[in-house]
Amino acid sequence: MPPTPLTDDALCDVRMVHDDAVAAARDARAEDRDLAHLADTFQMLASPTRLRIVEALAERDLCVCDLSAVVEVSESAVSHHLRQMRQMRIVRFRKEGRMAYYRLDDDHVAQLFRLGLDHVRE
Amino acid sequence: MPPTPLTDDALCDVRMVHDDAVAAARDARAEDRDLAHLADTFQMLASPTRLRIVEALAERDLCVCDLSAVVEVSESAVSHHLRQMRQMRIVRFRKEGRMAYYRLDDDHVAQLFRLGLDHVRE
DNA sequence: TCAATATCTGAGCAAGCGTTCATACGTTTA
DNA sequence: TAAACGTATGAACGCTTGCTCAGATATTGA
Repeated sequence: MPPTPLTDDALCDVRMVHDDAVAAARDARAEDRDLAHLADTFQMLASPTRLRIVEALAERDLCVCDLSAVVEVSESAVSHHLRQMRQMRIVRFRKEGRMAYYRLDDDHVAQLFRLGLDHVRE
Repeated sequence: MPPTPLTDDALCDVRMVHDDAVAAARDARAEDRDLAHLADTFQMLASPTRLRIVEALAERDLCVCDLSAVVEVSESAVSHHLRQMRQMRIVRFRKEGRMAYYRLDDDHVAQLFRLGLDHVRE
């Protein structure tokens, strides 16, 4: 069945019963671009490797080779992840000579990590 | 370059400098299975469609056909999503006759959604 | 019992993801 | 200036994901 249009007369009998519920849910919607951005943000947290990176950076700033050692993934893979995480504002970095020191972008990220961990640990 | 083993003598000079940082980060690690579970949980939130479902269920319980109307996706697709979200404890449901009413599994889920939205809105 | 209804499920496909490999870039040191 | 070093990047590979389609299951009412 194709997606049902959001017009009242296209709704089935049962949907008629819940018509006010559907209308209310529709009105409170976040912007499409915010939701897409949010999905991309959660996507950055949807990988054990990247979560290890977040976990490590929640404690202290680390350079790429330190992160590679901590999460036990190649420096290339870490660098690819860090670029994505930079683009999604999960992390930011400062250059010092040939080193790049990474940190979490803001406190929301650590909060999401801890809150998520609380959830899975029940 | 392959992943560097976590032995001190395999660390480069720079890593030697940050040796304590690497050791501290390693000690505070979450369990592998918790982190894998957490990654899967965030994966469930890494889709605009599923976020729309979460957003709608944060307001009130809804049946599958209502959800299909709210998020504007086929009932089949919604049902597939809901099964995954059930397995990852994002949502739960009750059966009433041939209807299935879904709700968020616990308050953590709504908190993650709101916190994430705060983050992307800056 | 039969048709309609609400939901669920398996197969399949296009698109996206995570990693490796090879290589390039910019900085420091010899 | 040349080599070594830390990091960044593009291509390519196998694997996963999100959707559709077709059909199954289970409940309701005529």
